[in-house]
Amino acid sequence: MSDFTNARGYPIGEMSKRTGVNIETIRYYERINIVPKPDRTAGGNRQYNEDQLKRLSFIKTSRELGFSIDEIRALLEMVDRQDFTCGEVHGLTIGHLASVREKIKGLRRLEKALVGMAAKCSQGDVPDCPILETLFETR
Amino acid sequence: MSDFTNARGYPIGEMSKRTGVNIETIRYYERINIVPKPDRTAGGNRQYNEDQLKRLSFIKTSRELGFSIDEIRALLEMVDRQDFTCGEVHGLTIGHLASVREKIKGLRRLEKALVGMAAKCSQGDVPDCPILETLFETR
DNA sequence: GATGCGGTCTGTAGCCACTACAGAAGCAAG
DNA sequence: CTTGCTTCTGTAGTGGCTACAGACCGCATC
Repeated sequence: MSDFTNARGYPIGEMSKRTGVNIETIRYYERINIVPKPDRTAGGNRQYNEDQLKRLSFIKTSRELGFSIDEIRALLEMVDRQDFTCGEVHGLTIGHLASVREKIKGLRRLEKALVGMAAKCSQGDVPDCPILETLFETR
Repeated sequence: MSDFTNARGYPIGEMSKRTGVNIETIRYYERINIVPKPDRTAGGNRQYNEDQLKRLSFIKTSRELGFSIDEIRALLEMVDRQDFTCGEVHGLTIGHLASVREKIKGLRRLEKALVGMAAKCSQGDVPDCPILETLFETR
């Protein structure tokens, strides 16, 4: 078992462990250019550094917050070009927040409809089901 | 402009209008076998009847309620084979309801995190952003 | 230096539930 | 018969991964 405390770089598996991002996903991120191509060993294996670890963690956190890849790309481009205002970032965040709230609203409506439907049901053993009837209703 | 009140069947466009399901999607549903193959005109165009309209509406409603295609397939198979109990259908519905509630929970957590992040931000014009700092934090 | 074993490589295909074409053919009205 | 909309098939693309196959790397051990 080796540690990488004074190594030149982490291999991809170590990156994966540290960030919680799947190996295949890391390579995917490289392919779609939101993570820069890392150095390689003589034999061709990827070697990562702290900066790349930070960037990948950023992406992971952002994805968990539901930002799309394109939104993340926009954020990262602002960071990379150093030309962003906090207002811009705030705007992107608020926009995303709005879409999250929309999703919640939609799911709540859905929840209500499902609860209403299920409530009608006696759960009996007879093949005569108010849920199916509801679903079969013509609008 | 024609009406189909006493016609042999609706063409696909009419089905689409009546159910709100995209034409391409109707053909897709046929391909994956959740909608039966309709009759054809001499020239090869699809012709639908009332039963098929009902079935498609069922699918549409169920999709809007967030059921997956596989869940819908299960529901329809029960209906087709006439061998279901209301309890089974109820179970499927409750299971789906649980997953909807899980999604809502997740989105709420997400909403909270975004609100917290956005609140830290002064929205100033300076390129110094607490949101990005939060995203860049290592865990 | 041979061996073994796990990690990593590339490239491609699959997932879900559609959606978007291209290019040909059907169909109804005038 | 022409015009113009609708429909046809087949294929490829979307987002965001995930899952292979089959070969190669790298490190420890003998």
